[in-house]
Amino acid sequence: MIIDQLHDFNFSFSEAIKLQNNLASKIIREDQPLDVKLIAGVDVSIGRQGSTGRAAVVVMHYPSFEIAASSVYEGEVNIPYIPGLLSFRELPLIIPTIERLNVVPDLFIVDGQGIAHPRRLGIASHLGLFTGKPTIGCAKSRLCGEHAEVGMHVGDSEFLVHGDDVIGKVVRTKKGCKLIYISIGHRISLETALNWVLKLCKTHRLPEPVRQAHMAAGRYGTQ
DNA sequence: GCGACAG
DNA sequence: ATCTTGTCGC
Repeated sequence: MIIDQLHDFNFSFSEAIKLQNNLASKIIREDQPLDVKLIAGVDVSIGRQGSTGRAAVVVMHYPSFEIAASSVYEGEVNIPYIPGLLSFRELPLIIPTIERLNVVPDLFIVDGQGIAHPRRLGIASHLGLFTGKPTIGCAKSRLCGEHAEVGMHVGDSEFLVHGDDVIGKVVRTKKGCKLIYISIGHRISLETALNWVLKLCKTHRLPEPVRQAHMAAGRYGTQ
């Protein structure tokens, strides 16, 4: 399985890229039959020394926004941060966190890119292949791609384009705040992904489940 | 060769 | 991501 490839991964730059290209071809970019009642936000914090980390997943009921479940998991981080290879660093912490939840989320929103990635396999997409569930990539900054200037009003957005591909949407979810980068993770369309994010960003810049997960992950190693 | 570069 | 205080604006 994919999880073995990841766990026993003898870190090699070229092998990692081959694996990503392989997995990227399995990503489904269209909507799947989907009845969303439980939405999960996923985030990871890294310790000062950079050798340990804490993953957090917070699951909320929709549309009540009540917290249905949450889970945190701490462990060693063996791979350094390398732009484009984030999933190899964080998924080993995220997977166990999700396995410890007492509910099964219908939709995952991950703090990072989906297909808005050089090889179309950001961490949200990679996670989608693990869970088999619909996932959305919601990043706070750009990894690749270009876009027109985005208006200053809430809801204003522009397509994120890389080469000949539309890889995501850049959107202003809060007045005068930085943009966020939305992309397909897996088993969902870009339009649907953006709609969900907008519905979950009523009060803050980031989708509520992701914001909650970010707070739950806290600042690891600082306490 | 040089710059860019999720978290 | 993390290191860090106060401060300006919605």
